[in-house]
Order: sequence, then structure tokens, then C-alpha cells
Amino acid sequence: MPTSKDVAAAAGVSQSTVSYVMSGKRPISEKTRLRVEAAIEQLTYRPNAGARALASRKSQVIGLVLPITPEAHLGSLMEFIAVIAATARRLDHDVLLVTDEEGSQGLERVVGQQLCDGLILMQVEADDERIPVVRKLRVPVVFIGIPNDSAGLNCIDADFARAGELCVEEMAAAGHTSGVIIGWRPRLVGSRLNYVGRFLGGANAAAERLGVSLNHVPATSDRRSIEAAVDACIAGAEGKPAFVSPDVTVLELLPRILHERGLEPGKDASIIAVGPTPDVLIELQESTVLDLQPREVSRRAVEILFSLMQADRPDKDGLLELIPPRVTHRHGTAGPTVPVTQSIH
Amino acid sequence: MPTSKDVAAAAGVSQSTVSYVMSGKRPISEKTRLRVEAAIEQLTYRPNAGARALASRKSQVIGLVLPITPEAHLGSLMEFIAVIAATARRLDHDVLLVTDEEGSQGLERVVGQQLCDGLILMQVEADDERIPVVRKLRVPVVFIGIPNDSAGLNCIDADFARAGELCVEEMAAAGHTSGVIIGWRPRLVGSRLNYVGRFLGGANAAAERLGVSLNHVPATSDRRSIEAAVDACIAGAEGKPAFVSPDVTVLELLPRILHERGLEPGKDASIIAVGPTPDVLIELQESTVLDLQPREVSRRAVEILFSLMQADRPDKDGLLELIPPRVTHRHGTAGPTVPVTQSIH
DNA sequence: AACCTTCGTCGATACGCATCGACTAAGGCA
DNA sequence: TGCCTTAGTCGATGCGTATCGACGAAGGTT
Repeated sequence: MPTSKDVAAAAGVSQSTVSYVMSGKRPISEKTRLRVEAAIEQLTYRPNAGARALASRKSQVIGLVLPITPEAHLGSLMEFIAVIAATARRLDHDVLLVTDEEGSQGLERVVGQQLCDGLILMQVEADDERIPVVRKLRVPVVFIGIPNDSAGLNCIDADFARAGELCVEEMAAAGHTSGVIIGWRPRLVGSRLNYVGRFLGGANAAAERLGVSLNHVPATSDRRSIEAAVDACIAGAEGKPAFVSPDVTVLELLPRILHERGLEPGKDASIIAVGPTPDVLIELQESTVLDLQPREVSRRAVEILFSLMQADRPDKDGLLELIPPRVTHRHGTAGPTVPVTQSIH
Repeated sequence: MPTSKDVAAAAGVSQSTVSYVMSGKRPISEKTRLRVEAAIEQLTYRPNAGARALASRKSQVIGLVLPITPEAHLGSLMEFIAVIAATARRLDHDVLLVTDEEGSQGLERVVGQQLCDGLILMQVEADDERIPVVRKLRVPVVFIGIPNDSAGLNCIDADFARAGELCVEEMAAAGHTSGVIIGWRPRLVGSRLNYVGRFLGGANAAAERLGVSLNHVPATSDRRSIEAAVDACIAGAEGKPAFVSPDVTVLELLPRILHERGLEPGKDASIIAVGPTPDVLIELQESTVLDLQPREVSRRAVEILFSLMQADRPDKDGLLELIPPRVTHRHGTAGPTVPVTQSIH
């Protein structure tokens, strides 16, 4: 493997000049720069990451910490990861995977070894056991998710409370006076991931404010219990019933179930989908869609981390950023149509 | 951050002694070793990864290369990643994520920078464009997936051909003379990921050998087209029909569709599930299940990579390892039951 | 008794890069 | 003309670790 010394020799300059050409931290004459760049090209020189990290005290790597919990939806996790990796690369950094087999010791290890210049923590729980560890770390950390005590921490997430509000506001705007939230799976509802609670909190507040009667049942993959929830809502509804759900299976079944009961979505009843995956969307017509913008959340997480890494004093006050959901009204009858109208509240 | 020098001072030995205590590459007296270990513990010393990599020419990191293609099922990808990361950690290495935004240049970069000691490539296509690049790399590489020309490469995957065979053998053993494979999604069938073809090849060969009449249709998420395939199979079947599918949606719908037609799975018809996810399994009773053992594939990929990394001369002949599927016969009527009988062919 | 081996430790060096200080040449200003 | 600044480059040093050679001590062999 060629070193910067080899490049220097090939270009007829000193090693330090090669370094300054690459970093741009001192002025270099056009002529010299071109010679060095040509030598780099010709030798296909790549700076040795270890040496660079040792000398500069920066690894150019960020750590991505993922607890692989059973309640997590692995597919959506993967989407976050992809965006985080791409964004980091755009900022000339790589991503180290830190799974939580080691528990929070893994964090201490990768930071202690100086493998990472910063961390992004995913699947943050309400009372996350990693928080006390993080507070002692000497590198910036960004949480995706909002723990209960977020003081001094840098957190970002989709604004689930606002999403809950929006669902109810949409209902009210469409003339509904009652609706049901067929929510997340029971094990998720009971978990320490608090976004379920944030969503319901927002929804309930809006329901009270707008005079909408709102029920909530957890989702199951069992058709009969979904049908029971639907029927209860229909029976209890004063006017047209409205259905809110973030669950893939529920969203797939809902149109069929409503159809069997002689209700036409978009006319006799409303469906509001929360953060659906693309394949659900294809079949979900005549509905309102809340996009929770996972890609935007991921992108911002990386951007925040970088701004912290560049800051001189990382002892900031902490930061809480909530990405607002996007509301889309879908019309049409079949095929992978695109949204027709879109309103941003 | 404490360094090995600090540890040495605290223990009253030289820095090199600390190094030898950690590596065990030279004999150290019990007494000295305990003193050094106590100092390490007390200072919470962690060797600097950059310095270690620089001096030893090993980064203790493996690169995981994932093209984030739309046809990939992100959830199952994530399962591979989790197992790979855990296995690597058990072997005292970390995992660097290399997404394919940079294309195959990303491989050259991470290896050129000596960020990784080895690579695992996922989502390997029949005629993968990364292959020529890989052949020039100076680090060991393991492919998960089997390209058409695998000569000199180290490849591992589930044995899809054998899985296809097994499906048909299971049919024949259960007395079926005809069946249908409701396969993967069309965009996957048409993609360059060749496991679909390997599966069908194995199935067709076995069908011919055993005199089973076999059809194949791609899967869709559209219930009507699935029903059409089922009806065609029922109509064309001489005896009881058999249904094979790897698709989540199809497997969820199949029992219901059969039931509507008065057929009872396990009695009047057979369902063979190929590599289903846990949530599908919960509802899939009275069926035969082929576990493609993704965790075993991931684990072996890492193990093979390590054996290559430890080998002195990496210019081996290449290696092709296929993990046999596991066949399970499921009985029972409801709930997350465990398999009752299991046969390994 | 002379010699050889093994054990246990130390000092010195190299790994490849970033960075600081120093130096020269050239230009600006009085 | 003399002084000061800036551009452009080089040499030297340090980052923290692994590893090689050397060395004394202890034990074993003839």
C-alpha cells in the first residue's frame, strides 16, 4: 500500500506538503498541488485510517447503536440505517455498527477505544438504561427517540404527539364525531418505547378539544379481533366512523372489512394510515396518510451529530427536535397511484 | 484517556510489558501480570484502536457491504446483520457498514484505507459487478449468495436448490401428484438475485424425477390473483393439491382461501412454507415449514471470513458452502405453538 | 565448571499521518 | 532602503501501540 511518503517522493515534495494538499490547511501553489494530486491518482493512494486517527485524534467514524429488540420492526429499522449511512458518507464519515449484545458497555468500549467520534442511539426507551452511561461519555451522542428525562441530551424523533393530534383534526375536519385507533401491537404498547404513549396523548388531547369521541385498541394480526373493534366503532358512531392505524396488517384488512359491511372508505367511513410502508400504500386508496418522515428523522440525526462534533464545547444544553408528520389525502381506485392532494399543517 | 504508558507507570513496568500482558505473546510472571491487570482495571484503560491498527496492521474490523436495493426484504436483511454483528463481536471484531451508494468504489476505499481486515458481501447477484473489484482486493471476502461464476470466490448461502427439491419430495411423500409454487414477487424473480432460479431448478428437477406435476406463478399482494392460482391448481390436481410459497402475504392468505373452498390444510391440501418469518409462523398451522436458516448462514459467513483472515496465504481455491434447509411438520390449531415433529433429510 | 536454554523484562524502533515551527522568496508600505 | 506580511515549502516531532533484539537470572546438561 502506498503511503503519503511515496506520494511525496513521486511528486518531488515533502510528506508534509502532501498532507497539506489533502487537508487544505495551508496554502499550496497551483503547480505543486497538481503534481501531488497526479501522484495520488497514479499510486491510488489512500490515507491509512489508523494513522490518520492516531495523529488527528479523529476516527471519521460514527457509531450506530441498535438494540435488536423483538418488538422492533426490523424493516423500518433498516430504512433508518440506510439513510444514516448515506448521510454520514456524504459528510465523509463511515458507520460502525454497535449492537446491544454488550449492553451499554459496548458504548463505553467503542468510545474508549476511540473507534468513533460520535454516536447515534436508536430505539431509545422512556427510561433508557444507556442514559447514565451516555452522560459520562466524552463524545457527542444523538438519540433517535425521546426518553422521559431528556434534559441535557440531544434527541430527535418524529412528532408522534402531533401525529396523534393531526389524526383527530383530520377526522373532525371530515365531519366525524367518533373514531377508533387500532394502534400498535400489545408488546409494543407495553414496551418502554414511549412513542405509542406520545401518539395517544396527542390524539386524546385533540379529541377532547374538538369534541370527538375516541377509542383505542391495540392491533393484532388476528382478523376477528380487528373486526370486533371495527364493529364496535360502527355501532357506537353517531355519524360516519373513522379508523386510525399504524399497523400493516390492520391497514391491509381494513378496506376489505369495511367493504364487507357495506361501507365505502372515503365516503361512508375514513381510514387514516399512520406511517405506512410503501407496499401498504399501494393498496390503500381513499385514505388519509400521515407520513412520519423516517428518512428526514435519520438525516437530521446525522446532521445534528455533526454539528455537535464540530462544536468546540460539547457541553451544550441539549436539544429536542421533533419532525412534523406530513398529511396526504389519497384518492383513486387502484394501482400504485401518487397522492393527489397534499396539505402540510 | 489513559494510555498503555500510564498503565505501565501505575504498575511499575515498561510499556512493552503491558503490551505483552494484553497479547500474551511472551511469558509474563503471574505477579507482574496481576499488577498490570489491576492497573488496567483501575485506569479503565482501553487500547487506542488507531494506534493498534497502525502498529499491528490489523483493524479488528470487518466490513459489511449491503446494497440497499428496493427488491430486498429489509426485515430479513436486518436479521442477517444482527447475527453477523453478534458473531463478529464474539470474535473480538467490530462491524463497519458499507452501503452501496458508492458502488464498488466503496469496497476499494475501505480496504485501501485499511479500515477493514475482511469483507462480507450481501445481496450478491448472479453477475455481480463487484466481483472483478473483489478479485483485486487484498483482503479476504465472503459472499452471501452465489454468483454464476464463483470460481476462486468464497461463497455461502442457503441451499435453495435443495430447498426446492425438498418441497417436492415432501409433496410426493404426502401423496400429492401435483402442486403449485406461488413464488417470489415479480421484481425479485426478474432481478439478478439468482436464488429464485436455484430454488425453481431444484424443484423442477425433483418434480420430473418423482413424477409430480408442478406449476409456478410469481407472488403478488393481490388476493384475487392468488385465488386464481389456487383455483387453477385445484382444478388441475388429480388428487389433493399442494401449495408452496415463500411469500408472507401469500402464506397469510392461503389458509383462509383454502378454507373458503372447503379444503382443510393438512387434510385436503398441503401448505409448504419456505423460510417464513416468525409472525407468519404463528398463524400457520397444519403446514410443512422449510427453515432456510438465515442465522446459520450469517454465522458461518463470519466464521469462514475469520478462518481466511487467519490463514497465511489467502490465495485459496475458493469455497462454496450451502446450508441445508430444515424441514418441520407443524400440527395444532392455534397460538404460537412449537413444532411437533421435525425431520432432517 | 563451562555452556546452553528458557523465562521475564526492558529499551528502542517503526507504523503513517497531522501539525508546529522555521525558513525562503516575494511583495507591500513607509 | 529597510521593515513587515503573506505565500509556499520543508524538517522534525508526536500520536499510542506492537514487536524485535538484548539482557540478566535461573535452571539443566555435559
